[in-house]
Amino acid sequence: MVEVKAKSAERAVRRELSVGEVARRAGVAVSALHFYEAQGLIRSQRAPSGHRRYGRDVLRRIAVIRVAQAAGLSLKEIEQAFARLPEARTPTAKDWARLSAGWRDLLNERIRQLTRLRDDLTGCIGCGCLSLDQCPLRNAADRLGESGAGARLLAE
Amino acid sequence: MVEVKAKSAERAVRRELSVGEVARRAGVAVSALHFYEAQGLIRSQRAPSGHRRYGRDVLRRIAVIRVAQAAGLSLKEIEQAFARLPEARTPTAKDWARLSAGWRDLLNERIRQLTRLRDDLTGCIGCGCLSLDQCPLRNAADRLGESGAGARLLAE
DNA sequence: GTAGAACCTCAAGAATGGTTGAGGTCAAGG
DNA sequence: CCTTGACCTCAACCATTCTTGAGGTTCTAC
Repeated sequence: MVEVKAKSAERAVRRELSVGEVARRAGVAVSALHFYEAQGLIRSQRAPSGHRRYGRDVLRRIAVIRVAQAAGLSLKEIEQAFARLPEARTPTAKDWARLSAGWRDLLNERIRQLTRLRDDLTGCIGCGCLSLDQCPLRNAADRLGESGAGARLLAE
Repeated sequence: MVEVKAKSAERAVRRELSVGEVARRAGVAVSALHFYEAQGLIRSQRAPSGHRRYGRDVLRRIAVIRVAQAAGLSLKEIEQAFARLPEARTPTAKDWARLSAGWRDLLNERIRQLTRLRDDLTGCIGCGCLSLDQCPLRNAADRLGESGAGARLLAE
């Protein structure tokens, strides 16, 4: 019992987190964390028991993953971006900022495309041209379609 | 031969289209047309041979599908929207306009969300707050995340 | 020391949006 | 006729992003 409490205290001091703790704090399922790890998006140390132990920075990493997903990036793309973060040290705010800046540009581009689509859609309401080659809407849709398959909207 | 040409002419007069023609004109694969039909998004008549024959309005329908997909809707959602089109007659420009209007609103909402995400992202560059509870960016991501799973961005 | 929660691995399943392939029929031209 | 391309069906497969379940271990608290 004393032993057990000591271990618990040790973890608290080191600020290491278990999967469950990370899941609760980050608002994702444990299975998702397993999955992210398998995909190389996050890493963990192991306790002697085999249980995962996470450093605090994993929370930021997950927050970034969620933001990037919301921006429409695939996990693969996010991983590629992460691959350019420094391996040796915990990424600094500046490191994250570089990522953010790139994604902001991407977001801008997609907002631009969607805005255009909306404007074309508004312009076309009731015009009856939807199936014609010269309809700006059809072309807008095609332009958006070029950049990715399926429901992915902001990818690439 | 005379018979055959007559059939061809008949189709031309009636302006019926084969899958291949529709695929070329609409810019989608034949397999996609089969798939859309299986999902109830488009319908076809059959020639005596069993080959599909499409009316001209299928082109508009497909154009609308592509636009809606670009706007982030799933095929299921598009089908539900289509289900409110009149069964009996070929949809009029006004019918399509009603669909478009609804989607425009949706598009507006998503543009708003993405813009907010971008602004938060811009505001957060270098701020170092990404993993903290009060970070607007994390919350923005969560708000976006609520409305749909996976890479789907504009769904619902 | 024992229950119950939390953890582990690995495999399978689910939803979305199609594509690919096998095996066979139909159409159009020479 | 006969070839070639277009078409048919049906099943299997692909990628993505996870979740669920089976079967078993470890942790924590009482």
